[in-house]
Parts: sequence; structure tokens; C-alpha cells
Amino acid sequence: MPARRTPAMTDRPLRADARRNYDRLVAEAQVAFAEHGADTLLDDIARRAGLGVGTLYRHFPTREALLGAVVQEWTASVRTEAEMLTAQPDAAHALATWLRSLVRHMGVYRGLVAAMAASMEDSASALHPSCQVIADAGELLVTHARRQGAIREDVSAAEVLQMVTGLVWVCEQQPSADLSRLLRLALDSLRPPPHRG
Amino acid sequence: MPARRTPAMTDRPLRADARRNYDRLVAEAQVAFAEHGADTLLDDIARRAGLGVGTLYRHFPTREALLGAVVQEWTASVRTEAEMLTAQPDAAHALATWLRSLVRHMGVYRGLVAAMAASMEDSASALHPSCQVIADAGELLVTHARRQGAIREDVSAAEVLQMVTGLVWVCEQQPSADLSRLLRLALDSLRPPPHRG
DNA sequence: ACCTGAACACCGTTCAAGT
DNA sequence: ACCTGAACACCGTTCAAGT
Repeated sequence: MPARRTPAMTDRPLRADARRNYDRLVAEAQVAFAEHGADTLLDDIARRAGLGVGTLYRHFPTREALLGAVVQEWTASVRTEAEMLTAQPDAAHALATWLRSLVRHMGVYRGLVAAMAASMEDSASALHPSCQVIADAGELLVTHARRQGAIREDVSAAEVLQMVTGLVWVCEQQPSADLSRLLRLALDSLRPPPHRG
Repeated sequence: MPARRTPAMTDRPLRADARRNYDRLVAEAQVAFAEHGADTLLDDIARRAGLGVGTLYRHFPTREALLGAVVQEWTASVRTEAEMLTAQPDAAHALATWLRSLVRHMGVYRGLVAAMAASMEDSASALHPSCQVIADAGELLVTHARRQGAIREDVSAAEVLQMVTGLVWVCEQQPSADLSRLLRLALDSLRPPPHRG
């Protein structure tokens, strides 16, 4: 059987035309977000998909719901990547690699980090599940690093993600800010104190 | 002579009633921002000051202009604090102290960090001058620290402020995030490498 | 010279009518 | 069962009329 593309978040059955409209909306949203950021007019997305605004709202009652659908693919892939990196012998390197990958994904749409940061602890948000996937993945690698003593013991996975989220966001605000440099700094702060060996 | 309160940013002469209105607007903005964040309806601010919206726009053509006026006092004080801390023998401690103070000020109004982050490198913004004051103050203390070898050589003042700005912002987004813990982490990342001595 | 507030523009959201 | 798009609500900004 052929692989289904962009599966719906809720897998309740949809009428054929509704399913097609759903997919079109996600596809157009992806393009529009990439072009104009996560705050693009929802009206435009509907129009570009050749549909009425009402249809968009029916499928995605909030902007976060639409973002969630658009983001679903890469959050899953980033989660898988984390699982694979767990096998890496050098856990500090694994974490660094994963964070660099995460950061690249969170930067594709301007405004996406902001949306994800806001949804991270808001379980009512339709973006929350995607955030949870990221949080779990982070937990995986931080735990892995902690077991190896490759990271300070007093730092939680949540804190690591908070730092990184903050850095991605500032870099979005300030053109001259250099994300890879800031990320390197942040990673340095995670090192275990040298005194204990 | 009595000390003048809340001096206007531009010191061009104003008619007595205009000056009074200006001051009222700043005072009400301060209250409204503290209550509802930096995105409060400008309409409300005008109404609370007992003035028409047009008057607000006349004095403050953009929201940033109003924020700039509201923020002016503490940015100046934070700058003075930096100058005084330059006399501190322990430059790392001085920087840490200043950053903690800065962070406290940037957190008073929800949404203020976001506005300042956006204006930091946007010289067209009416908030830019206030940001520049902060940037200069930071430069002062980072240079001081660098002279003492109390900070890694490859970190700029701009980067320090970027990190800290990002942290304040995430903490505003996520209730469970602990700013003082994250700040401590960030400060650790600034330490010079132990190998050189 | 400055103030007022109605008018305008913009955009997110809903809902009655249609298929 | 789903779609459409006009209608509504909201809020930032302008500007003609007034003092």
C-alpha cells in the first residue's frame, strides 16, 4: 500500500471533499507560513487554497490548530532522531546534535517559536501535543546525558529547552544575533563542573 | 529649585496644557502597562487619562514612543548602576549583579522584553534610544570583566544581552520557568575556560 | 497650537443560507 | 455533512471640526 501523506491529526473519517480541503489548507498554510511567518492572515490561506474562510475555521478552529497540523511531520521526525541519538556513545554530543536540529526546525517559520513557547505549558492549546513531543524527546537525551555524567546534575530537560527556545526567539528578533554562537554558549553552560571529574 | 518629574524625551517647549496631558498619558500608561501588559489598548490609556485618542497619537505616534517615555527613568538608572558597578573589584560579580537588576526591570511589564528586543537593532523605533542606553551599559561591564579576565574573551556584550533577553522572554511565556535559575546557568556559560588560569 | 471623537481601515470569527 | 462569504466585532489610526 502507498504511504499516506500528511495524515490528519484526528483520524476520524472525513468525506472525500472535506479530506481534500483539509490537505489543501495544510499545504497552503505551509507555503504561506514560510513566506509571511506564522502570523499570516488566515483569510489569505483560505483564498490560496480556493476555499471560504469558514472551511478553514471548521477544520482548524484556532491558528494553533493549523500550526499543529503543519508542524506535525517534523516534530515526529525530531522525536525519532532523539530516539536514535540515544544509541550514541557520546551523550553530550548527541544532545548538542539534537538541539541544533531542533533549532533549525523551529526557525523555519518566523513566529513559530513564539507560538510553541506559548503552547508549551498551555494544555488547552492545539499546539500543545506537538510541544509535548519535543519535550519528551528532550527528556530522553538529557536523561541519557545525565546517566553518563555528561551534563550538570542540577539542570532539567525543561530548562534546556527553555534556554534554547529563548535563544531561537532573540535571534528571530535581532538580525545580527548569531544562533549557532549563542547555542554553543548555552551548551557550555550545561557542562558538569570540572572539579568532580 | 524643585526636581522636575518625568521630563519629556524631546525637550521642545510645550504649551502648559499639552505638557500636563503628556505627563498624564505617561502616568496612565505606566499603570495600564503594569496591569494589562505592554499591549494594552491605547484607547483605554487615553480614556483613563481623560483625553481623546488623537491627543495620545499626537504625543506618541507609535506604541514604542509611549513605551520609550515610560521606560526612560529606569533605563537611565540602570545605566548609572552600571557605571557605579564598574568600580567593583570583582567584575564577574558586578556583571551578575547588573544583569539581575536589568532582568527585574525588563520583567515589570509583560510584553516589554519583546518590544525592547525588537527595537534593539531597529534604529527607526522610538524605543531604540532606550535600548541603546542598556546596550552601552552592558558594554561597560563586559569590558570591565574582560579586562580582569573574568569572562571568556570570545563573548561580546551584545551576546550577553541577547542571551538574557531570550531568557526573560521565555520566562514570560512559561509560568513554570525559573528566571533566576536560568540566569545563573547563563552566567556560568560566560566563565573563562579553567585551563588558562 | 492643541484637543476631540467620529469615521475609516483592517482583520479575526461567526453564522444563516446553500449544496 | 460540509461549504460559502457576507456580516459582525474589535481595535489601531486618521482627520475634519472645534477651542
